[in-house]
Amino acid sequence: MDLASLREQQIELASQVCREDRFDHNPPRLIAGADVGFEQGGDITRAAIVLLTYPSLEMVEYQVARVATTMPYIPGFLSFREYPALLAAWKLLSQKPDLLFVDGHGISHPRRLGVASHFGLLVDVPTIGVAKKRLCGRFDPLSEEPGACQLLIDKGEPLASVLRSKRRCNPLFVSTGHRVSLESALLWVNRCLRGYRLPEPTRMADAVASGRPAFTRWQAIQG
DNA sequence: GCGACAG
DNA sequence: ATCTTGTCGC
Repeated sequence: MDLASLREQQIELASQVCREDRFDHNPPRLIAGADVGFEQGGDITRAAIVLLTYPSLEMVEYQVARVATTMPYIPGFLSFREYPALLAAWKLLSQKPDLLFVDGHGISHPRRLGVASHFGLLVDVPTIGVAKKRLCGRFDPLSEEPGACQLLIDKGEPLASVLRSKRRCNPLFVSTGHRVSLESALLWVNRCLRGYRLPEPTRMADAVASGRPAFTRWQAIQG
């Protein structure tokens, strides 16, 4: 599939993204985090989705799916590379979350369809994009204190909050994925912060996907 | 033409 | 993203 047609597809899908709050349960009872990684030099795409209760933020389930990689990484087209593995992990979940944090941008994308929006649309669930780097748009410098926040603006449109989630750390880019307003996206990320740069759902998904200490400790406790 | 460029 | 040692600061 050529980029020109994928581009057309993005524009069509972007028009279907909902930028307002449409939760099945507000506040959410179950919040999920999703992260994608790669194995064997990129031949295998590995997606991890974790389920945490809210507000205690305890992990109650995790699923990992491995699928053959079908596309290279091309800035602006990340979702086509990652969504097949995400969908596979999604299907393994014994229950679906009320809200999902996706690693990557939502509408803060050149055509307003980052992976968080694309995947949210596919499974029709409220999603928030949590990215570690800017893709498009501009923002004013942030002050040093945690909680500092600026709007990311692209072509006159506010698309994300640039949030300093932790002191001496680079900011996060928090955007609407699907069925969540920009204001609520920031609100929910802030409510899921527990002293680390990443909100807990994202942090745990990352830990599961990469076998990090946060996940190893959880496994030891569970038995 | 040049720089920028999620994961 | 992934690979991977040392180093700095809290």
